[in-house]
Amino acid sequence: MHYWLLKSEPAGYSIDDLAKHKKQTDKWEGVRNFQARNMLRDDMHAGDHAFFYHSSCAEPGIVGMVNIVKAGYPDPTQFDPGSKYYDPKSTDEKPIWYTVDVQLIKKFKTIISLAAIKHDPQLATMQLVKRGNRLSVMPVSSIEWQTILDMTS
DNA sequence: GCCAACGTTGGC
DNA sequence: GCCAACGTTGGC
Repeated sequence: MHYWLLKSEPAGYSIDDLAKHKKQTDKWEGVRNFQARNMLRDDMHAGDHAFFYHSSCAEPGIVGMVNIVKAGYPDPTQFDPGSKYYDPKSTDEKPIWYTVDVQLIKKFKTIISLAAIKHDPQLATMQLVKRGNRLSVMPVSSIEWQTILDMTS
């Protein structure tokens, strides 16, 4: 089992949007960065868990956790000319972008803020707090995962 | 392959 | 709105 962190801007798609979705399950669509794509396509497996992170908002931080219920498959939005994620270079034979299906496990009662994560020396190893990081998908170690879970109680 | 220009991300 | 740190694009 591997652990991940998935970023989303809550103004566009928040944990509450996922919670309202049927079976609290939805595609994690729209990732258009090759490094993040490679992780979605190659490294994320059904049964892996991920933190749901809110970025570009008043209080950035981890707001809950999800289960990866379906491993990487071609992101349908790349084929949809009406989608803002449409990519004319992509074909059925050679899709460029991938998505996974996630199901909400839990929304945390309180946010684990980015400030709190930065404040904890045990979490200094997280890619999230490393200089220059901008990926919307990143791995989380099992120690980091447990440390953050301990902060939710 | 190099590199400048430009676009994006995301915290502050 | 600012700005650092990338990633992408395209001319050469």
